[in-house]
Amino acid sequence: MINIRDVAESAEVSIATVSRVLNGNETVAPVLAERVRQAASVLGYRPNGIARNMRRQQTQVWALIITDVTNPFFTSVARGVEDVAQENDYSVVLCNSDEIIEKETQYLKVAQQERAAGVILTPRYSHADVSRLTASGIPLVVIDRKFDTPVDSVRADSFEGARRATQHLLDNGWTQPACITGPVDSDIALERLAGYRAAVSDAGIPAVFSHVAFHAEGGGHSLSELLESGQPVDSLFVANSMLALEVSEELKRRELVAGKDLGMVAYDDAPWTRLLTPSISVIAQPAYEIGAQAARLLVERIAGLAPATPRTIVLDTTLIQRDSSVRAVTSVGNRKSGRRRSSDGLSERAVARGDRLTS
Amino acid sequence: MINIRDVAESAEVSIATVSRVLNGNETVAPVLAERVRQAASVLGYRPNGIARNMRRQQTQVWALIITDVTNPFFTSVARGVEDVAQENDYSVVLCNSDEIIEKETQYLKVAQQERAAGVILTPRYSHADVSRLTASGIPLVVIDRKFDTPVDSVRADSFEGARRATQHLLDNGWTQPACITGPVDSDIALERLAGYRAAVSDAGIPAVFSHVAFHAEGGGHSLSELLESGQPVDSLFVANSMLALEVSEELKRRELVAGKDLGMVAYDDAPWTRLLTPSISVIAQPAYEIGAQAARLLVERIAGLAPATPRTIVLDTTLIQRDSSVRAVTSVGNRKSGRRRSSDGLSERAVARGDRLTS
DNA sequence: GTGAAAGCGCTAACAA
DNA sequence: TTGTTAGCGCTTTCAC
Repeated sequence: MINIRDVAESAEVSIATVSRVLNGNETVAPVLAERVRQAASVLGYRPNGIARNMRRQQTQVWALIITDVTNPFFTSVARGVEDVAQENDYSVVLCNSDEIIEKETQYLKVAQQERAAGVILTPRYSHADVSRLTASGIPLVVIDRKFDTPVDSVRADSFEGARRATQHLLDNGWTQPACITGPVDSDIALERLAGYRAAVSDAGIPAVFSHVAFHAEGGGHSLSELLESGQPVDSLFVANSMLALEVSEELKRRELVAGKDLGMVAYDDAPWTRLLTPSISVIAQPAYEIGAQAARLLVERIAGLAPATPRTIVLDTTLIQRDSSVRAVTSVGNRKSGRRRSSDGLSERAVARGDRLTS
Repeated sequence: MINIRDVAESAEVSIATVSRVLNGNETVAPVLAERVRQAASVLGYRPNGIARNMRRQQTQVWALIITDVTNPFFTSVARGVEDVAQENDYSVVLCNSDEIIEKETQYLKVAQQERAAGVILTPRYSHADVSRLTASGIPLVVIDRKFDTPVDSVRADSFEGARRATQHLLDNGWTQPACITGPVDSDIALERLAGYRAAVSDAGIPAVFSHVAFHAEGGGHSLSELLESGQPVDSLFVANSMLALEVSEELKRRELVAGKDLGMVAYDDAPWTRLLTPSISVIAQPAYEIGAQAARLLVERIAGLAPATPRTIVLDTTLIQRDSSVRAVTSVGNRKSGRRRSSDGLSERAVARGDRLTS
């Protein structure tokens, strides 16, 4: 590999001059600068990033640690982060922790060892240990979830989103919403459950809910249990889109029609939710914006322009009313009636589809 | 930051000994080794990865460059890569090129500058320039697509997959399949189009097709054009799942039912395809396996165990027959008949749902 | 088995 | 404006 010394020799200048030219330092005579560029080009010189990092004890790379690459929410977040990073000459590397604490720890370790310029983290637990990072002076921004350690963070209001989703079901005449949420040791799952509880409690309705492991076909089983438990559930609030996918599959298997046999609102506006028949009403988080805001906080923090006190940005969610939450028939348990097929009725409501009722 | 020298002083040994202990070199007296570990632990020493990289002129990080994080095909690939990487003590960083050649070039440059241990690339063009990488001796594995430069590569057979999808439509009594595929300068879009053409040509049927830009609502417009062109199209082969999403949206907007008003087979088994009513028949690629195999090739190549001649692995695709490709009525253009609603008929076919007709 | 010392390629402080 | 030089923290010969 060609190094800076080779270029210096070839251009008959010192390595310092080469370094200056290549780093856009203006204080070099144009003649020399041109000679350096020539030499570099002829030799096919490529600056050694590792050496630069070594010298600066810093990289131009951010680690974005998310819990699930297959979740559209996080891929949108990633795009937001990437766009802002790019504007600021940072590269983003995506790390997939799979909600597994060991993987998260491992990525945190790598980020620290490789001296990432900054880290954006979706923590599995609110008490995650980030002392390695802070001890190394690596700026951190937490996204999506609450966090015990005081650091910059950006998230949407899960409690409020869940509360509104549940209220929306009640407003549409569903009498007993149940909640399917993530595992009991997940703070965000609990927060959404709490929002649900607040809404049903206000209405004087008992809370019916079920915790489900991330992945693992959990959503389907959970729904089955709810339905077979004999509890008078007539509608569902599903706390994330991955669960909603499984729940929808189970509904289809059971030939239950959302909006008719069962009301439904899901968290996160996954691309497929509008495609189903009937389409799924959702609570949309400003995913891209969460990523972009987090990235902006990180840029400021790295530049040392941020206030000492950590900033917390809580964004609003949006209820997107589609068909799954709107009662298609007046009386419940009436699905075997001779009524015309439900999709005929869809077009009337199609006008309202996609309406965003911002909070 | 604590460095190796601090540890050496504290343990009253040389830095060489510290390095040996921390790298698992056995030739150190147990007493000293213990003293070193103690000191390191007490001081909270964290090895500086950059310095090690500098010394070794190499990292333990792979760059996985894909064209779209939001495409489930690629996230599955990523999981395959990650799992194998982890087994071999490599970290994977995901880079999102968005099918934009400049971004791809940029990530390639970063990978080279930061001396990635290896690169796995989904190239936008088959003639992408990877000379920087090869000049630096960084191993490269190309996935998903054909590539001009001879390097290790893993992909599924797009031509054959597309041919089979189209043939499947014909076998099910559809008389004029059309093809909606990616942009005309995308090799993989052309390959799938070629597979489609082969099938219709064999059947003596004219080819009707449309090229669509990645993203940008292309699928919907494209379908509209096809339908409004007056051509006698009765079925669709859609060349990837992102387009299929848009096409499905347009179908819904037009209240057209796949499998009844229009036959449809899509490329890639995206999670939502089975959820739609009717569910979408697809050509499934072994995405996880493509990632895993590519990772294995990379491991071997890095270890110097690979043969000089590049290896190319072409995996088979699988046709998953669901409802969108199977004619729900005998006569076409009959959708306004008094026939019972189509979803009632679904349960009969549900038994066959998910059957995998392996090639 | 252990330590001294030579760099890896670059940036930046300091000298000229 | 340009060059000289001292490291950044680590691994790895090479002596001992």
